[in-house]
Amino acid sequence: MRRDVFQAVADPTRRAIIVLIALQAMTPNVIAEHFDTTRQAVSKHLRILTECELVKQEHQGREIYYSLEIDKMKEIDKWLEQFRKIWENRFKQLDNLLLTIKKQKK
Amino acid sequence: MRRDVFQAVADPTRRAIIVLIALQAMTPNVIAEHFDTTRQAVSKHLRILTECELVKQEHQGREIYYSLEIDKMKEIDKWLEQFRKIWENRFKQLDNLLLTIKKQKK
DNA sequence: TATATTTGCAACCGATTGGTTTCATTAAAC
DNA sequence: GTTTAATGAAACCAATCGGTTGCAAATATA
Repeated sequence: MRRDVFQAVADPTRRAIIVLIALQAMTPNVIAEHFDTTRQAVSKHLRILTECELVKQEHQGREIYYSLEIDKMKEIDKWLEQFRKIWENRFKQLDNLLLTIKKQKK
Repeated sequence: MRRDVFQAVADPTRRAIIVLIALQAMTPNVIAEHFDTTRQAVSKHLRILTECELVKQEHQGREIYYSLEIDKMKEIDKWLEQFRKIWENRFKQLDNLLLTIKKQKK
């Protein structure tokens, strides 16, 4: 199954999991407590997140701590870059327009 | 059907359409020429993109020009913001570490 | 007016999704 | 050694997805 970051963040529960473990590693049980689903459903989400390398595991006895692979999030940021250029440009153009109007008023 | 921006960009074809019409408005027919699918499939993608307000239409005779609603893309950027803070922080910490090592060598 | 072009929509289809329940495995606790 | 806890995997299910074909509506063109 071909997975990518964009598909991973498409699901709202998965996005919530990502936010949840962004700052602190957590076990599947603890993560599941935050949601209105079964532990197994969360486990499946974690598998998907693992498959596209968005999270990493750290085994500790019979517990597994999941934490965010923050670098992978940059892939989304990288794709957004091209649009950021566009909207920053538009903002500049708007800014110049307002400046021109201001000057004309004087 | 509840749709959001994240679901919209989950599909690779939809991402390609977004990039395609980001700088220049296009009709469904012209857009479809760029892909290896039927015009109707592209039309469905455009409907989804319209539903979550990622694109806008401009009717011109029997043709409809689709263009990107760039502001909607900022929603993704906004969500990424929280992670950008994390990775910039990590970068700073790494930078400080390297600086400390450098000083110790002197 | 008759015809051609551009488009959206409905019906259908196989694959995938997100969820469930059940079960197996492993490690800790008794 | 037996029991309990934490976890992943498998089998199943209804809903959704992305695609197709066929058709209807609207506009341009002859």
